Amino acid sequence: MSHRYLILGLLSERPMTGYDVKKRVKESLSTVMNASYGTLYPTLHRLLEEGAVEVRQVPQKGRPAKKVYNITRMGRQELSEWLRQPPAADQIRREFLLKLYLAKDLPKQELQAMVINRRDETAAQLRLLDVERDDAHNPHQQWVMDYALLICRAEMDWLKQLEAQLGMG
Amino acid sequence: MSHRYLILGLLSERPMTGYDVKKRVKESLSTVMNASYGTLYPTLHRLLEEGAVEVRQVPQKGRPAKKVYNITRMGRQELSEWLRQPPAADQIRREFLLKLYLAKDLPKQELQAMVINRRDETAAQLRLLDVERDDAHNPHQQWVMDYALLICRAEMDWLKQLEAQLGMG
DNA sequence: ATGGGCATGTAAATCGTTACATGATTCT
DNA sequence: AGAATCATGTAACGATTTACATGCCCAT
Repeated sequence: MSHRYLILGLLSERPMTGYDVKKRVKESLSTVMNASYGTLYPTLHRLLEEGAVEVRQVPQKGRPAKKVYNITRMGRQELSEWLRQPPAADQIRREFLLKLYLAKDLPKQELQAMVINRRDETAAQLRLLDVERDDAHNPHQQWVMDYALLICRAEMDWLKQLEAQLGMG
Repeated sequence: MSHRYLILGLLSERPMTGYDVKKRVKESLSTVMNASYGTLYPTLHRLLEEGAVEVRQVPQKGRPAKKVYNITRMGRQELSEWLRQPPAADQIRREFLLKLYLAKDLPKQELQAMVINRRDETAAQLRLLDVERDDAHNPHQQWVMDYALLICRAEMDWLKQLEAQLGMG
């Protein structure tokens, strides 16, 4: 359900295409949530039907026109009401952690491999975040970036501890 | 899909009822994933049909018999194969963070209220984790507990910074 | 010419929650 | 007496992913 408000919220900053929304979420909001076209486009269509957004066809040289969506007054109203509701509890599914928890019969070697892969992925994400940190212009974006960085660093520390306990070094 | 392996994994430690699985997830695995009866029971039925688990009716005084599930050799095999696969990416939906990100037109007072609520919730969770830490007996449980604690503490620090920036003292 | 980015969509299938239904027991 | 815990389940609905389908532009 919150994809609806994600879209509304991003459109309240500036008009965008569905493609733009996707890119934005992937680049700056991957710590917060994720969104696929299969959800995004139908949700945009629905918002349009209901009058929460409006659309403008923008011609392009060589390419077919793109659909730039903009939030309406009604949309802003709905967004604002949602923002005042208490947020739903975070939903998480950490499969790596689940496997670690359940992996009591897995050979130590494979456990170590899992941890190494995770460390590499976390390191990569950390590098990404360091680059993106500069893109954050308003304090809200900054806060979310800070959060993402903190979580990533905490996980890195934890992974190092884990490696020590697994006799890797 | 990983509910299937969650169940298999917990049953590989000891036989349990569906109710036990639910409790266990809620108490020790809430940082990892969550599970509702509406998912758990049908998944158990399916695992039974497919021969990955077996069931035994255990009579009780005064209450109707309970169904204690146990993993089969086939189930162990399937679990082990899954554990060796690379884990799927973490899935997250942090609605609080999403609201914070989108709340640029929200009055400062309401923002502050959001942050205070979050801080209270995080503090409560931290207390819970401190209590539960003693229950962890094998290193795998310990690792997951450590992870949960680290993340919680990191969020607490971040919240304090946030409060400072919002002029709350 | 090959791959990546721009751009929009749909359909099927699955995944998962919520709410409902039931009922005994034990703790406060 | 009333609330919490033990215990099992289903049905309806809603949410989401995956895979497919299409096609042009630009850089290497």
